[in-house]
Amino acid sequence: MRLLLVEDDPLLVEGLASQLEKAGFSVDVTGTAKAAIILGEQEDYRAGVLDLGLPDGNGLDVLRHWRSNNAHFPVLILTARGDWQDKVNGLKAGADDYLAKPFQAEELIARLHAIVRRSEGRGQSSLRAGRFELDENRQNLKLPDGSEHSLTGTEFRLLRCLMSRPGHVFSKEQLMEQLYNLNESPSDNIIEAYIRRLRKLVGAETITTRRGQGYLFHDAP
Amino acid sequence: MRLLLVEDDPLLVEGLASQLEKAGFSVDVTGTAKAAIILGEQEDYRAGVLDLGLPDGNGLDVLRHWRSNNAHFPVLILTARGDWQDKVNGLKAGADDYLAKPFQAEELIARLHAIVRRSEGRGQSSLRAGRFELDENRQNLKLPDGSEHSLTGTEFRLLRCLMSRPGHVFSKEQLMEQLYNLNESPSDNIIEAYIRRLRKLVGAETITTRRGQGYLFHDAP
DNA sequence: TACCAACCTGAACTCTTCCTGAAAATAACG
DNA sequence: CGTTATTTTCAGGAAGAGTTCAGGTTGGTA
Repeated sequence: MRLLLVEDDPLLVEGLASQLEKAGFSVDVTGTAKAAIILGEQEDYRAGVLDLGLPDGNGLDVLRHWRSNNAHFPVLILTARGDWQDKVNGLKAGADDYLAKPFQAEELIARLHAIVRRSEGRGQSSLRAGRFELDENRQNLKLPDGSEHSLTGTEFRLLRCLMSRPGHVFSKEQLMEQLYNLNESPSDNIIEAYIRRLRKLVGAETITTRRGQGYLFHDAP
Repeated sequence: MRLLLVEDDPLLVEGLASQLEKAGFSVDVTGTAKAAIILGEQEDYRAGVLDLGLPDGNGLDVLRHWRSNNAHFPVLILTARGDWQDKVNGLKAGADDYLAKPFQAEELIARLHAIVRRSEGRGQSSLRAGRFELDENRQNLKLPDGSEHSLTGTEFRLLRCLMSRPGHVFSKEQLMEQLYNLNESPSDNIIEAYIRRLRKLVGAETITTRRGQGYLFHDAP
């Protein structure tokens, strides 16, 4: 699940990015408004975190650019402590949530999960497809026989992508885009390797290959 | 990724085409509305760039022709600087994005990528002919008995062509042009071979041979 | 009716894509 | 710093899709 973090404080970014990645996001970071605008329009993000104080412009302008150019992923804005005005203006400009600095990374992550869920039109923090249930908080999978199995980071992200739209065919390129940020680019055989591991878990019949097109997770039990 | 560039200013075309090709598109260029209409309907583009001011007609008419003839690739229109009316009319006529001249090639490319991705993710176009229904996203075919059958890439492209105009006779040469680009040129017996496979799927009576002229997909149930 | 061209048909062949098991690289952890 | 878990790559093989071929049918035409 790709996320764009717009923040110019390198100290803050360092810790935050790694925590977000641990939480299952693949994160792109930029510290300038200009780059943020371009990335937001060009890449396929599931969420954004936007600091309002940027060296080359106001974060709200970035948000307005996105909103007027069909970049509709949900956005959480970071405001200075208790700055009411920023908060109101942000929500007016189309933000989905806000968080005042300083904050705990856990809270940011929880709120991000919430706005992503809302934007995808579901209220629960678990994803169901067929007779499987994926717990987004604990990164584990409940199998039809009732047992639970914890997943590694990459296993989880791939499975979440597939289970988010059961029956839909995802090309290897699409999956690569969701799993890795702009800095990482492993060979796309990695998808095949992980598909194999997931099949060992959920059964080979649950994930089908459409040769030359991609993979799909089956809906029907 | 094939792209159709409809622009009559040779100066602009020259630079633009090479940049688009550098960005991974294989570009066809035309400067007339008439040719644009034909190309858009016959070739299999993933996206189009359409200048509204053409010597022999209005770009919007081109767009309407495409949309009413099953040419559903996403289209970005180029408008004169800040011309509101053009922009609104364009979006009404079915355009997916617009860009005001003058513009940076980078921005055009970024927007093209965006509309291509959007069209691949969410376009829910399905093509009906007779009692058959072709799902353009999943590349599969719903048969009259309700069952679904997934198609290979070539089967799908050929069937989409035939079903896009039921009752219309397509010559083998036309079909070859649709399926293959200028670099590939298999023997045209390949059409016969694929027609046979499709007939096994939809029934021999659904696709008729017009000896010396071509093939047609029957409309009536 | 005899011939030719267009078309049909089944199977063989080639090439790409995908699968698979394991090993190498990298990151996380104590 | 060594140990373990995880990610990534590699190479061989299997399966599937794309293409060609050879021989059989059909319909038009002289």
